[in-house]
Formats: sequence, structure tokens, C-alpha cells
Amino acid sequence: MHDPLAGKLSRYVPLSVADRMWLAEALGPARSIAARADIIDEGDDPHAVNVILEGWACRARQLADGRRQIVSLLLPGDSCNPHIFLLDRMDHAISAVTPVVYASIPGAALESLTARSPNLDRAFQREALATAAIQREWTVSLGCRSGIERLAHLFCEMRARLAAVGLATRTTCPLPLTQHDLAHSLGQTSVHINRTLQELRAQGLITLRSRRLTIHDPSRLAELAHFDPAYLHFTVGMDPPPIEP
Amino acid sequence: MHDPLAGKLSRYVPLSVADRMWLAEALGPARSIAARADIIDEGDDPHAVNVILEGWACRARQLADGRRQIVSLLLPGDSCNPHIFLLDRMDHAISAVTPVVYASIPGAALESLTARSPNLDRAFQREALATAAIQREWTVSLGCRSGIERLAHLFCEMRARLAAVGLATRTTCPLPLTQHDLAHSLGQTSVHINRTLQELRAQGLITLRSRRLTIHDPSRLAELAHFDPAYLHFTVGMDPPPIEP
DNA sequence: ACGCCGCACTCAAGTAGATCAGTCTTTCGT
DNA sequence: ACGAAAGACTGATCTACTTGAGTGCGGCGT
Repeated sequence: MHDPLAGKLSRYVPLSVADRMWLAEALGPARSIAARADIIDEGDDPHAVNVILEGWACRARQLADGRRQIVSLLLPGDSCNPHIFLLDRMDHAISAVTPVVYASIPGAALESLTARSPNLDRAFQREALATAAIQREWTVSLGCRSGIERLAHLFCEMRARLAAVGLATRTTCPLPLTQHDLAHSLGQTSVHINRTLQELRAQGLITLRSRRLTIHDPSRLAELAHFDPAYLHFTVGMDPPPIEP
Repeated sequence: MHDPLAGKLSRYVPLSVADRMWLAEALGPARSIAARADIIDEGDDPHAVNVILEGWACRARQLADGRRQIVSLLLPGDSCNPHIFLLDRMDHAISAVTPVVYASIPGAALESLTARSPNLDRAFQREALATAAIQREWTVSLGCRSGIERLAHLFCEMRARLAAVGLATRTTCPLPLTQHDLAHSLGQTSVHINRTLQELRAQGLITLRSRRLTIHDPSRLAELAHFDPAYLHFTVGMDPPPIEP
């Protein structure tokens, strides 16, 4: 997709041609950053909203003793928090998982944008609410899903979110996370992630090879994960609903 | 505190007398609800913002097989998501932990309120950002803190958040959660919570009796928990900073 | 085309926390 | 004031996941 930000926002509220134009105007120049580099550091003062255009990034917190937790994954079209510039200090870092292309919307530009278009304002608000819902679902996963369920759930979520910006089909999507990244996202060790992946493969549910995920049986995977896409709150142009046999 | 909503919002942005008056006007009549009852159910269509005036509530998700996770705790002054009415379906329930007194701000009233006072608008925005940060911190706890660290962290957070609305001193605060509630919040069983509590008591860090928590050594507890209050993003009228010896 | 380094993967202990099946204590309704 | 129920607490056993110390493959830079 050429404009993943408009693509994603239009999943929450239909956008007019003018909306898309204003959005494109507000976006600063595209910047590139290497895999594993930081887009913003913990402690920095955020003054703009960064939007991922290509590649994957993550929000991560690091404890004093080195333990690291990935608290969310940012895909093309995701923004690193609208209005984040209202806070004066980042409480987490945003790092590139793959090489990333991103652009910023300066605080003032975002405010004039939402003042001009109530539509866009609503879209940003709903996006923020959906992001919060995703964060809650991660809390649920860590709190009460087992290793295999967590992994299955993450795969279902990634496929669905990527599909929303045209980067996944019903059964396949990119998945450029290393087993270490998965471990840091799911609160487990990479050793255990490795075994759990093999279990999912042995059950014939997925293939994961050269950074690409294939889901052989989406409904069995969703069932295993207790995955219910309602929390993603996409309302416009959903994935076609599954056909009952 | 008589007006916990204004009290809490003024931790993010100083409020004028007019702001406080408008806020009070927008608030609907106070309603009471029994402990353990639901304020909103999963699946309901939210049409107003509920604000807790007295008592504790929680957001909770339930999986199909009965597993339950408390994803956040709502204290006096906390709102159940400004702008939540933009979504059409609750993805989680909000239930009372203790008897709760709450009031609603209808969607339209909130919108005219934020249109009238940019100050209040900012305060709500910052509150939403702080709420998101708290959710991320819970993700971190579940992802990489041990049982005893999680419990210590929760205690530090609750004391700090209650202090922000005048309901806690430096060393003591109400804590009306059962060991079952703690278990559901921290992704563990009540059996294990019980043992962990005893460990905290044995180390002389806390007393927890008849729904009241006393922290005997706040800085040792914070250290154990890796608790850094920065993520709460209170900026106005912080707890006085600790005095270096 | 070669060497290197990150990543996937393996094995053998060790452990935090779960499970189950209780007893004891406090709270609360009538 | 009494009984019932909710909550706190215990002990024995079990297991999902961690730890640490590896091997081998494959993709990347020079």
C-alpha cells in the first residue's frame, strides 16, 4: 500500500479525498533507519508523532537489571502515539525491528489537521482507543494464556493488523521477528519459544520460514489462541466474515 | 476529596475555577452500585464516560473457558475511558470491586466541555496518555517481573495513584482487593499470592490487614519492584520528592 | 569465495508457580 | 447472637518454563 497511514485510519472512519490530501501534506519527509536502531529513546522529550511507513518497530521497556519487555509492535500505518508530544518524557523506547521508513507529523500540524477535519479527528481518536484495546489484550495474553496460546494469539493478531493495511492475505503475512523478539514480546525465553514453535508446526497449524508466516488452518489457530478480533475495532472494510459451511 | 475527578485531572494540567465548575455541571447524577456488580458488560454499546467517585472498580476480560484477567484497576477520579463512546462495542467489562459511587458524562457533554476549555481538553488527553502508560507498565510486570516484584510494584502504584487524589499518605493507603483479585490482576493463583504476601511481610516491607496497606519501607519496596513513578506522568503538585540523606 | 556472526535449535538440570484438597478465620446477613 | 459463606491460609505434588552451556546452519560483508 502506498499510503499506509491513510489506509489504516480509513479502517476506523471513511476518509474523504480532502482528508487524505491534508494527511499527506502534514506528514514530514520520509526518514530511514537501520534495523535494531532506536527511533526514540526512553527519557527523550517527544515533540512530534512518528508514523511507520515501511518495516516493523516496537515499543520496549528495559529494567535496570537488563530485563527487556517489548510492550507493543508497530506495523506500517501505525503511529507512535498521537498527542504523545503532550507528555514531556518518553517512558519507553521505540526501536526498529527491521529497517524502517518513517515520517513525523509535528504537534502543531496534527492539531491544525484535526481542527480542520472532524473526520480525521475522530479517526485518530478511534485509532488511539483501538491501540489501548490491543495493549489490554497483550495484558490478557501475558496474564492468562499459556505459551502456545500466546504465540498463536500473536500470529492471529499480526495477520489481522497487517491485512488491514493490505500486507497480508487470509493465510500468510510477513513476520520478521526473531525468536528472541518473540520471547521479549511474550514474556518467555527464546529456548521455550523455539519449542513452542515446533509444537505449532507439528500440529500442522503454521509454517514460519525466512521471515514469512503461513497459517495453514486459521480457524483452528484462532480457536487455540482464544482469538476474537473484536478488540481490534476495525469497523470499515473488515476482512470478509468467514463463510459458515 | 470531594471532587476526585477535578483532583485527578489537575495532576496533569492546572484547572481554573471555571474549569472545575464546567466539569461539575457536565457530570450526571451520582449512582451507586454494589460490590462485585458490573458497571458495563463486555459487548455493551458505550454511550457515556463513567467516572468513579468513590470505591474501586476494575476492567476485566473473561476468556471462553472461564479464565479471567483484571487488566486495570479504576480508583476514585479515574474515568472509564474518555471518548470510549466512539467505539460501538465494549471489549471488556467494568465491575465494581467495592461498593462504587459513579457518575456519567454523556458523550455530547464531554465534547462541548473540551470545545469550551482547551485546558480541560489537554487534561483529558494527558490523562488518556497516562492511562496508556499504566497499561504498558502492567504489560511489563506480567512479562518480566517475578511474583514478589509484581506484588510490590502493584502496591507502589496503588499508593502513588491514591496519593494523587488525596487518599494515601506516604506509607499507607486503602487496599480493598481480595487475594483472588490480586491473583487475577497479576496473572497468578491466589495460593501463590498468599505465599508471596507472607514473604513481603516476613521481609518487614508491608502490613496488609483489614483492607488497609501499610508500607514500612517505601524505598526498599520500590527498589524490589523496580518501581519508577515516571510512567504515571503526574506533573502538577507531585508527591514531594524524596529527601536525599 | 571465505569467514564470521547472528540466529535457530538442542539437552540436562533446576525452579517458580500451579493444582488440588483441604482447614481455619473473619465478615455479614437475619 | 448464630449460622453460613467468603476469604485467608496450608501442605504435598506436579509441570511449564527457565537456566546455562552448548552445536550447527545460513546469510552478509569484504
